[in-house]
Parts: sequence; structure tokens; C-alpha cells
Amino acid sequence: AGTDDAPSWPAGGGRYRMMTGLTGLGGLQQADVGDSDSVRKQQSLGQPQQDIGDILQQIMAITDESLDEAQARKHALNCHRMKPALFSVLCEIKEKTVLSIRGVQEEDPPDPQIMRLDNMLLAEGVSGPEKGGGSAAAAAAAAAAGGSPTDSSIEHSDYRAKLAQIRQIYHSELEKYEQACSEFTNHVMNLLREQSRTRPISPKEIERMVAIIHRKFSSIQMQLKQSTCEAVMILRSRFLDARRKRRNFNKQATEVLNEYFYSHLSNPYPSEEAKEELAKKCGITVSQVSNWFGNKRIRYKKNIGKFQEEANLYAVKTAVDAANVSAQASQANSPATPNSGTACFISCTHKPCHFHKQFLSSFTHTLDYVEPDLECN
DNA sequence: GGAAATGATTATCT
DNA sequence: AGATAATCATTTCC
Repeated sequence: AGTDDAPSWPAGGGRYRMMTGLTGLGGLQQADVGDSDSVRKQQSLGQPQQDIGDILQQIMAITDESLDEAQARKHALNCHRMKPALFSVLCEIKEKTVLSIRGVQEEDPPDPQIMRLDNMLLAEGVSGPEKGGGSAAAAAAAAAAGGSPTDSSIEHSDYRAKLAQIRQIYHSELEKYEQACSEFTNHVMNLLREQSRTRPISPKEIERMVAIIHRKFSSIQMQLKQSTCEAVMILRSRFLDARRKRRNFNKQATEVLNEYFYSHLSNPYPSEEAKEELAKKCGITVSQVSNWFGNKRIRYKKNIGKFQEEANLYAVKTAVDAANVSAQASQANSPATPNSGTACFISCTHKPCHFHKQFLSSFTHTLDYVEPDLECN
């Protein structure tokens, strides 16, 4: 299709200039022009035009030749006297058919996905500034200084070490990618620069090519980020998942919580302030207190019989405490203190709370669990 | 070693 | 937002 292309070029200034540029270039026949097409052209278009056809044919056929042949041919064409003229024609055509830089998405907005990953990596301390040594040392110091060199701190440093490992892999991979990317970009740019000797390539085009390469590499980078995130998540779940590191509360803490629970059995829903106080007393967090009460309520409710003994125990305990306190203060008020255990919870007369109401209905058939001496007035 | 106990998490409800 | 109920994953107990 080589020779057919020439006539389809847009007519106008470019072509005209080419023609005028070529008028003085006689005697260029290099290839034979034996086919009928060329003969026809030769007859109708004249000598210089036919030479151009030959050159174009050579250019089009260059890909079919061997590498060495092609290289030689390229060189020959590059040095050809007509080359500047052809080149300028190409430039002009290109200028006219500006289809190239139309479809460039200018500065596509940062991918939300990659932003999420970046944020997470930053939050986990994988991608941010190095803070390993200092904090690890601090943790070790804290573990050594603190009264309880718990295994949790050991595991914590273990976690840090693993995280540092991930971090290191991540950075070395990232560096590798970046190096590969810039290497490849350079390569492509050199190629384009070299090609720009034979065909017009605008800086915009090069820019676009670079952008395409960068996009490709950033999608590879995203994969790296994604798998790094996954690794961190797995590490987290292995080391920091609280469920895996459950420790029972100490005896005294359980006692405090149980005391509160059974002495508020009619409404075992401590307020925020009460929770804070309990948390302080027990050396646990407020949410742990909430968890404890949540678990306790549900488990108590599910099997009141099972907890009866415990309930009685704490009822007696608080009763004794109350008695002691009031005896020491002064036995002024009569049976004022309303609470004290299961009996009250079952039949006390003050306003039925949420917990209370739920139970009253389901409780009638479990009354036999209530010990007779605990009935309230 | 396995059942029971227990603290934490999750889905769902109000 | 806080509660419940089911469930998970561990610890404790027998």
C-alpha cells in the first residue's frame, strides 16, 4: 500500500512545498520500477514523483527486512537528500491532522483506591518516616522499667520486628519499581528521540508516552501497596487481636464488678460515671466494664439458677458491708436501703426498669430458684 | 484433653 | 448510641 498512500495525503501547502522542494532533485532511481503501477505513475506524474514513490516504498518495506538490512536502509534513507523535504511534509501533515493530543486526560485525579492504601500504610507506619529504632528502644525500656515485664510487651516488639520486615520489603520493592520505571522511561525516551530524526514527534507526545508508562507502573505499585496492606492486616490480626490475648480479670476486679452487679440486680446498668469509677477500681477500661456487664447480664438472664449461689454470696456480702457501715456510722435509718440481691430484683415495687420488665414475665417459672429467706417485704 | 468459664467481637435491634 | 444475643478465641478447671 506504500505507493497508494502518497496520493491520499492531504493536498495543499505541504504538498506544494514538497513538490517545489523536489524539483531540483533529479536522478534518484535506486530500486527498479518495473511494475505496471509505477510505470503508469511515471507516465502520468513525471520523474520526481516516481522517485518519491520509490522512497516511500522502501520505507514501508523496511519492516520486512532483516535487522541489519533495515539498519542500513534506515541510515541510507536518513542521509538521503530528500529526507529533509519528506520530514517537513510529515510535520505538516501531522500539524494538520492534530488528532494526537486530543484524547489526553489532563491530570487524572488521584485514585481514591491508592489514596486509601497510602493512608493505611502511613497509619501503620509502613510508608511514613522511619520511627523504628526510637520507639522500639522506648518499648524495651518501658518493659524493663515497668513492674510487669509482661509477655505482651515481648509480643509487641515481635510485632514491631515483623512490621519492620514488611516495611523493608515494601521499600525495597518500591525502589525497584521506581528504578525500573525510570529506566524504562529513559529507554522509551531515547527511542523516541532517535525516531524523531525520521518522523516528527512533538514534546507533548513524549510527555504522553511518559504518562502512560507512569500509569502502568503506578498500577503495579498499587498491587504492591495492596499486598503490603494485606500483610499488615494479617500481622495485626495475629498479634494485636485482643481476642487472642484475652486475660481474665484479676480476682479483685471480678469481685468489684460482681458486687456492683448483684447489688444493682434490679437495674444492672451502670451509668457512664459509674462505669468510669468501676474501671478505675478494677484497673480496666470503661469498654471492658461495658463488655463485662453486657456479658454478665445476658449470661445471668440465660441461666439464673446457675448464678443463684453467686447472687446470694454477693447479696450477703453487701448486706454485711452495709450493716457494718451503718452500724459504725449510726443506726439511724430503718430498713431504708432498698437493694440487696435477687429477691428484690424479683419482687421489688419500684419502677420496673428495662431489665426488670423483661424478667418479670420470664421469671415466674423460675421462682423456685429463689431461696425463701430472701423474699422481700 | 475436653468441658466450662470468660473477655471480646459482631450483627441486629430499638 | 447503647443493649442484646450469638459467636469466637482463649483461659481455667476438672
